[in-house]
Amino acid sequence: MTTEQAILSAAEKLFLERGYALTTTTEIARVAGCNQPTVHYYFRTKERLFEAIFESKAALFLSTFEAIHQQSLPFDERVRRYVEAHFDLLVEHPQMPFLIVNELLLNPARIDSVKKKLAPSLGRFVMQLMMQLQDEVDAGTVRPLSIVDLLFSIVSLNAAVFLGGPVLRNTVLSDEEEWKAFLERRKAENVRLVLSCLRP
Amino acid sequence: MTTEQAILSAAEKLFLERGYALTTTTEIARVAGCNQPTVHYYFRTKERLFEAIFESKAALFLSTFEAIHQQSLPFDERVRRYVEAHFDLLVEHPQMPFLIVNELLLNPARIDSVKKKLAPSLGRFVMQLMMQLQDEVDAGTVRPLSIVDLLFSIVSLNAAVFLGGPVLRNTVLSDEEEWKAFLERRKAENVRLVLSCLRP
DNA sequence: ATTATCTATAGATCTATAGATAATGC
DNA sequence: ATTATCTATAGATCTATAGATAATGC
Repeated sequence: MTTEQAILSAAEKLFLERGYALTTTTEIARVAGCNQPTVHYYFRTKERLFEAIFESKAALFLSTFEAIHQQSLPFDERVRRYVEAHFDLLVEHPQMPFLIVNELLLNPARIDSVKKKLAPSLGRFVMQLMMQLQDEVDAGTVRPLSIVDLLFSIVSLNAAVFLGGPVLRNTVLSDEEEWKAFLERRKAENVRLVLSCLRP
Repeated sequence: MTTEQAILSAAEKLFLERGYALTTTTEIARVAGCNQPTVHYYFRTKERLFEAIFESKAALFLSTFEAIHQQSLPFDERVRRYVEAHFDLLVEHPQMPFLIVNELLLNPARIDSVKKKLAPSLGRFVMQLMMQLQDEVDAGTVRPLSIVDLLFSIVSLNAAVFLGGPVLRNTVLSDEEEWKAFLERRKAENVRLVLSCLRP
């Protein structure tokens, strides 16, 4: 592993654990096994290092949704796949909701550049889903519901599992087994909730 | 307003906006209109000042739930009132979910003392609800569901509105009007979702 | 020669305290 | 006398850069 890669993975770990502001380049260097100026040699500023990591994460999420977008699927099935894919992504990257909430609330400007890059792809996904939703509403198979409300329900139900997860693991869920069981249950539950809220 | 009160309210505003670590006693002093050592004169450490604020917020939430706890209500109605009361509290204190998530993830030990103080009251509420839930499940009027899952759904659906709120206000919701309408809709929607997930 | 890594450090924070001075209550 | 507020500052950070030295590629 090159020093640059070591810095990237150290930074990813720490930014996800503690957010941008509380992560220091000194600590990144320590975890990466180099000294602090070396971090700046490769990425010049802490800000640029953060953006490099945030963008690569965003791209990963996007590519998963892209695969669903390109399939021809009935509305319910498409929604179910998005919910499950989003949930599965969060299982693999459980600290992302924390990082996103944190940065959006503390310094929205920092991720503006990423938002601009995501906009075209996300726009296409949303547009496709919105048109399919409209068809269902017109046919009377889905109750009138805005695309914003639908997407908000999906994202917030899934994200909440991972924002609240650490709390539960420290209190009511005693071990890793129970946590896994809880995840399984919540995934099914979230799909159920989202689909059931579509019924007229 | 005394200097002590000015410091408390400045600290409350800033801690809620930026969390513990990113709030400085220098800034608290500036907002309170005193100088920085005066903050330490009244509260000795930043940590104690934070605890004073966090505990008063917790007590406020608790007293609202206490009122519901003491009423004699059918299960569905009790659930509905808890959901609505929790939502209304968050409308008044929209930054609390952010603060709680932040502190629980970044420094769970800091709010341990508060957790210990809340435990007895919260325990009684949960116990009451759990027994009532069990009766309903036994009677076949509610599908088998653990109290943990039920409470998690309530808290996460409501909290998500205020964690995601700032994002929406910066993107799809163009003005204060739309935000108010969104809040109204989500409140009804969350009650609907929670109650509908109880049905067998 | 170029690229990578090191030491040293400037300049800007931050919390907390010491100790002087001002305001208040008896 | 006691309480409140001020100035000054110790000691511990942090990011970023300058500039020396080591490692690498031609």
